[in-house]
Amino acid sequence: MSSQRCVQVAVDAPLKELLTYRVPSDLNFIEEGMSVTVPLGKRKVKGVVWKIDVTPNGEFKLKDIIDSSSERPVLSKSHRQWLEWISSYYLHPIGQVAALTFPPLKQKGRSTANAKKQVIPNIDPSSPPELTEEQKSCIEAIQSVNGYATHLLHGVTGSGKTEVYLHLMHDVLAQGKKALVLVPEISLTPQLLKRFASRFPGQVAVIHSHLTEREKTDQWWKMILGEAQILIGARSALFCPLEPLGIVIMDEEHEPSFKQDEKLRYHARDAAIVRAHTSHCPVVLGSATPSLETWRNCQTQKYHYHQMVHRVSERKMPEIEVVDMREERQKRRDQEGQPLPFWISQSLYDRLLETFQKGEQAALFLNRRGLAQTILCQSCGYVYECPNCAISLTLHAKNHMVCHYCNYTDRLTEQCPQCADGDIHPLGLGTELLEEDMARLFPDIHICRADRDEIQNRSDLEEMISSMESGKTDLLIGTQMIAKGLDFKGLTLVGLVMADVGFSLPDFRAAERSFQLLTQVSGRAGRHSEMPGQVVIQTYNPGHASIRYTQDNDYSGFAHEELSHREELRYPPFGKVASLKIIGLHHDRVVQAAEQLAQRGFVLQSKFPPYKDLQILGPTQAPMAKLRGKFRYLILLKGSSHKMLENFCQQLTYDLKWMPAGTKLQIDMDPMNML
DNA sequence: AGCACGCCGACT
DNA sequence: GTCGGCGTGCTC
Repeated sequence: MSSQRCVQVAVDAPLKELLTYRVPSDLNFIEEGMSVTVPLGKRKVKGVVWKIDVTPNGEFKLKDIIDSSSERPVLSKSHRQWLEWISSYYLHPIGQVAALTFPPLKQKGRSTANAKKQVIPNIDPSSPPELTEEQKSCIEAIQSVNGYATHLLHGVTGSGKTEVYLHLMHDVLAQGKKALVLVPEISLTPQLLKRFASRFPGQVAVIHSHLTEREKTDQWWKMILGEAQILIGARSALFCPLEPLGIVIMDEEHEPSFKQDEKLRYHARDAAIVRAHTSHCPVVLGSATPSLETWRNCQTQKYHYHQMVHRVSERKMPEIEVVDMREERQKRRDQEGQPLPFWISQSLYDRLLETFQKGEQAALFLNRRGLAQTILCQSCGYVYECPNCAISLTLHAKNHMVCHYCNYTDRLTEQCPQCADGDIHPLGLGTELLEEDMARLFPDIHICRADRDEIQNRSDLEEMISSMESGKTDLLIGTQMIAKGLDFKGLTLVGLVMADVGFSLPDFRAAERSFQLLTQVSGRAGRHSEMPGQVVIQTYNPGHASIRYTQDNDYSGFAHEELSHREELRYPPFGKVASLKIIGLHHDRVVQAAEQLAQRGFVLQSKFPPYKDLQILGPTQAPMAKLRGKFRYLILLKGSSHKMLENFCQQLTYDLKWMPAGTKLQIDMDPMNML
């Protein structure tokens, strides 16, 4: 018996290391990057050959590879390098990272071509419009760099960033290469697809989470087989092994939704940059409000910076009025018999009235759903809380209480369950309340509410969009959902009902998020009219940086001020952060696990000099101390470099057998969401 | 992730 | 007595 060839395989299972298998003699060709089926325990799993011709260490009795999955394309060296980077950077098993490269189903047999529902809209080809000078010079500057480079395209809302992307892609396709366009899931609307499909007819594929598995698989193959050259998608499209890749474009680069918050906790922006690097191609990040990480990387010349300060066709930036709701409340106390609801200022009301009289459209933005945030008994102070989460229940539709984190629901009782008195009062406001009040104030207008309760799927969203486009809807009331991407001709007034929501979240990015949201929402107004759009920002904190700089349309002023705070505390982009979350059903075991973990961290730090300037903060209760019935504790690591945090976490979590039963550890590198 | 093994409650 | 709940541990 001659000794057989052995290879290491990245198996689709949560294993920290590669597994070694023997190559059976009937498998006459094997190479790195090839997909195989291997036995694992009692079952068969898929995997990717990572390293060929290895010498086994004799510790295991090796099994044979079952067969090679010839229908799966071989992964190139550069794609594997990129997968390895993700696996080590985010501390996620390599086999599970590699598995994301492939579509959920098998390639379809040629025969069953069906045209019942088009994923890509059929549309007449269109030709490019005349470019502005700004657009031309940005395109030229981006194209003047060969090979890998990261570019930031910083353009105010309505400056025509998409047109720049389209031109860059055109030239990439002309070179016989492929293009990858990443957008936030929420802005992947039919409008956007139409725009790309009309410029590049028959060359566009799309991947996002609302497609069926079959549709995703078909779109994936369309790209692999070269039937399409442009892939548009949400963050997961990044894993499609396009070759040769000529450009990566990421629109709305600052969007927090590019960070995945479960399983593999990766940031699609950072992964896209590394992907471009390993593929030797440019990556273009677009935003009106860049993330401070990206902004900082431009200041230090790591990224190339390109700015567009004018809206196309000389459309004016909106006029922004800030209303101090504290003064407003004071005024109301003085004048008796105020007919307006407490949440709306006289000024916003007047402007709404004016807008509707002119037959134009308005939008009200409030980042809260429901009728009221808390339900309080005024006799005893009892607050209705979710039994699974440390959070108060939100009131919906008169007597329906919902937990916004786990969807627990309950009926509001007539009497307080604690003191049996009936003095129960809803506090706060949400989109549902706005809708009720507005319907009363303006009985003749058509109102459309856009939040997670009203818009549950793609067709709801499309219905909302078409009712705005046709002019049927006069007033749009919505949450986050209406903040981005939407672009309506008749929309001239935007009201931000309570801009303060989010200011005081326990997260070092709270101010940045607020500024981005306020600026993005404001940018919805007057994108198509000759007259500048009107924006009314209502707030109890008119002095807050996010409000001041939004009003002055001063991104760099905001960035400068916020960066100085970050630098002081060594938060990103000046330092790196990792969060270690300990989760479990039993409170005392979770606390014990968290304390022991921190203790082990301190020991590790004292033993290895490179960890000297690492900070181990906590453990503390997570901001959501209990979620879906599980207790959560948090340890925050702050360090000067990513590599140091990565090494530290790797050592710290190499052995977790000591963890108390029923407790789990979650690691999040560069967390975007501290909750 | 699956799949087996193992240890307690509640049913014939 | 046994069926089956899911907590725990392992996979080349």
